[in-house]
Amino acid sequence: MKTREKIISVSLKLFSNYGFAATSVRQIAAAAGIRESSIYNHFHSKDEILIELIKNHSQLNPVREILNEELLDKLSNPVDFFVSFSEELLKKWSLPEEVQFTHLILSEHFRNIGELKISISILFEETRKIVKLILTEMKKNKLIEDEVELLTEEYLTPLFFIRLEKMTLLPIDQSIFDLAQKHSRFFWQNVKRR
Amino acid sequence: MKTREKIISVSLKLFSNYGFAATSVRQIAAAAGIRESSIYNHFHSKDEILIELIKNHSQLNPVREILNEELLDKLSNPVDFFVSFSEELLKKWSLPEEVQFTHLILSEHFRNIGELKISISILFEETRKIVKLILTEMKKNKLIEDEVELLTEEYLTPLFFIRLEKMTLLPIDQSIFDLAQKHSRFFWQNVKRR
DNA sequence: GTCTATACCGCGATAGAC
DNA sequence: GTCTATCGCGGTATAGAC
Repeated sequence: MKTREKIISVSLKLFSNYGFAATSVRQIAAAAGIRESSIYNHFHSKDEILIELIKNHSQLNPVREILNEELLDKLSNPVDFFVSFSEELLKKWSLPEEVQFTHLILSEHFRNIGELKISISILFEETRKIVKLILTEMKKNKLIEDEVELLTEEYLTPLFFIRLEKMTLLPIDQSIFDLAQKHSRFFWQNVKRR
Repeated sequence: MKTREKIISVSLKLFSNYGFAATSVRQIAAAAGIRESSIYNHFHSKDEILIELIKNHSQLNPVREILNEELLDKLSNPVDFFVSFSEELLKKWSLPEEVQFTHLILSEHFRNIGELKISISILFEETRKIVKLILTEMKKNKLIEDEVELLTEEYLTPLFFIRLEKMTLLPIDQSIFDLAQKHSRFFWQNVKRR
């Protein structure tokens, strides 16, 4: 791993554990196996490490990747689709780097670092767009009849809340996946055209 | 206001703005209108200010106070009740000190300060208990039939998420109350015994 | 691009007079 | 219970050799 990537990687871990302000450049350097001053060959400041870290993360591993063919095939059976989609979301969110990233964004939410405004919405924007797309399609096909905006929130917010409240503490338990499944079934039961 | 209360009050504001670690005892002293060293006549350390602040807040202004008679009278018409209850919750959460407290808990969530473990759940435990009580009663009276645990989460998590995502930035907009009302109607529409 | 050495500052906390 | 004065540490960041 290149030094720059190494710095970003250990910084994510440290920021997530201790918070951005409470993490020192010295700690980062030690964890990256270099001297403090060498950090400044890669970043102009501690702030810049955070900014680059967040920019990087938002581009790598996009949520849409979990929408593979296998999952899209299930769209003909919506309850199956929502159950599986929820599970894939939770699986993605349970990856260590995702847990760390969630932790970091929460702890710095609505703080302004240079030009960057950190907000919880960073964690969920893309997922919202995807679900809105899917529900819009379902509405066109008369599978559902309520407002797409409302349904998107009704489906996603319980999952989002699981991410924020229950998935920021490892290890992640099977019961969390059970919760998500129950919610998904309840959701479809209520919104399908009767 | 006594000095001790003043310190707690300005600390909440500062911690919520800059984060606990990034707020200095000097800033607190300046905002409280005293010298740094005088802080230590009231608290043994900066950590202790945070601990006392959180302990205090959890005891003052309990959620159950919003369950006044007027609201309880509406229980005979559940959709009215849930709409009003949601509105009262949001009103409470929109008070400046509540917004600041939310901000603080989020930014320090799952950090351990001395013996105190900070968690998002602090923000929601009491509300969950109250709603569970109400739904249990409704189930006894055959107004609903689904599992109380599931319904509690289905009703509350969208509201909780509004608090975390939308109410940590002032000013708070009428559209947020509209969202909550839509959700409350949708919820009751789906859970009432058919 | 890494190192050693160091500048300079603000931090939390304490001592002791009033 | 407030103040002035001060301590010692650890913080970010830079200079300049290799």
